[in-house]
Amino acid sequence: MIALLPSPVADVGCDPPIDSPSPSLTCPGELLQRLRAAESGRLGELSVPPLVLRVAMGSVVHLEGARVSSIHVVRSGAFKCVRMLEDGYEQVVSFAERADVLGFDGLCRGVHQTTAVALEDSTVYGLSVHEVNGLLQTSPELARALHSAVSRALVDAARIADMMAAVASETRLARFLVWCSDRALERGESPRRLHLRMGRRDIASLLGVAHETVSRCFSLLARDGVLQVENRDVEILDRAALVANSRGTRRNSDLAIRHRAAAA
Amino acid sequence: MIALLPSPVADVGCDPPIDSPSPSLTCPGELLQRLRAAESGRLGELSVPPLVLRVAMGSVVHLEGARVSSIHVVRSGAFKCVRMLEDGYEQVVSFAERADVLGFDGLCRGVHQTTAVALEDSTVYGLSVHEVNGLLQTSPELARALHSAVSRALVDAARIADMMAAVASETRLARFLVWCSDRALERGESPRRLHLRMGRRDIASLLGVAHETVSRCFSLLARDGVLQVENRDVEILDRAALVANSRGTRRNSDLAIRHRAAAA
DNA sequence: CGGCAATTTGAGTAGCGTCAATTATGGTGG
DNA sequence: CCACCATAATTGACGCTACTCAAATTGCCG
Repeated sequence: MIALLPSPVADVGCDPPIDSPSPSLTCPGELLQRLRAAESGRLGELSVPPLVLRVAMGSVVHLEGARVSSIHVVRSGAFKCVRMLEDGYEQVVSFAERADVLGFDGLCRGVHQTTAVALEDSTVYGLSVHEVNGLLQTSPELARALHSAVSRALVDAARIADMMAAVASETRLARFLVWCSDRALERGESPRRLHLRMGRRDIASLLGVAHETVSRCFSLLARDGVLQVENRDVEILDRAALVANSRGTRRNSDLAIRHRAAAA
Repeated sequence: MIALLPSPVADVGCDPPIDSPSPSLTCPGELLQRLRAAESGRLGELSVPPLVLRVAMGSVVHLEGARVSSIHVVRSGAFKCVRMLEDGYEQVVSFAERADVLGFDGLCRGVHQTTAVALEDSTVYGLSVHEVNGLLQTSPELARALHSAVSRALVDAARIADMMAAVASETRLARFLVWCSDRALERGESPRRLHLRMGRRDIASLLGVAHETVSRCFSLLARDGVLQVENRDVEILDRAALVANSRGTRRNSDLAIRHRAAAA
């Protein structure tokens, strides 16, 4: 399932040439950049080069219920994190792409809470929990970078909640696509031409709807000229219309325009 | 809105006497325990006692969109984290109680992604981001404790996704109550007698249903003898039945009993 | 080329959201 | 202490959306 590379191997293919030299600001993929640098010989504060693992499409990086021995950072490719519900339904909890952290949610109980499945052939950095604890002391910058990445996971969780909270399923899909577009932009890719790595079922699971409904919504948005859909390749033709669709419609009485004067 | 305490003030009331001496294992509220110890004089690795803030019910600890100057750890009381959607709907993203971390999701962009509102009179520890970065180097244990707490937030996010993903709203409420029960148990309280700190609207928002539906589901579960409901005080009369209700019902064809043989 | 899975489309029904009205609760001031 | 108001919570009725079951089509990999 998981092929282990010697480590500082000059690994080829698999990742597009998007190693943009973004300045030493703070956020986007600083953690990944540092790991890449270390991999290329510039070790920085790291004592040893990071471990690189190759993960074939459909195989898993870690399994729900397994003891947490290490966490991972996506180096290339894409993953879905799923939870098996009691009735056997596979609930998709998040999607992870380059620079995202996998397995951090297992730290609090020492057991992985999700299963991370590769949606395509991918590579990840493996960091043992022991390494993590040590690294954070020796390298404040690395610590900040890791915190930033974990923070991003929390933000994504909140946005996913927003998606699932929408009343109309068309709204949910629109929000999902806007989210995908935003992420593509952050990643330096086109925010208009999206290549979805996950199937309709996975999208449906994330959004909390039936996969037929996802399919129907794609068709509707395409018929209205908002999208051009060809299987997993989606082009956003009319972003304004898509955003309009992403704006939810909740009843007036549930709105929060209710300002309570706080006592002084 | 926010009253600032001198700091190592012997603060009274507000928090129940649940300072159980759980051994130095790893998980549940280690971060909080360390902060409490520091507050009581036993500074440990901290150079100064932690800052304690008092937050009145209905007021906020941090506001969505504001720059992140510090994060907070709930010392007593309860909070909801909300996001304002474009249409003015207030989406509840999570509930936080004692030992939970607030504001960590803002680190990656430097701007708070949620608004944290106190559901009752509460107190929190305030940690400036500067402090956080420094502390983690000087104290590995504190770092681990923080990571554990953040990890728990990710786990909660996944469970919330599970709740929202359920088809039937009765199932969603059942899952929510099981979750509340689990948390109460972790906290050392009774898993049967729950005192919900949030209103029906907030529950409805978290579950992605109308608040009338929440009310109806409470009534149904009460009529079936599963619960005894008196406003925000809920007693679980038949946990087995509640768990049975929490088991979702998805169509067979969407189940994930589909094992693809991975190439070797 | 054949088979399996993914996707799409259709039809019927159940369940939930919306609107609306009533009751309960808690806090404030007279 | 009680009356009063605002908000929260409950219950009812109705329409519409999305889930379910079902079948056809496409796409993909061996």
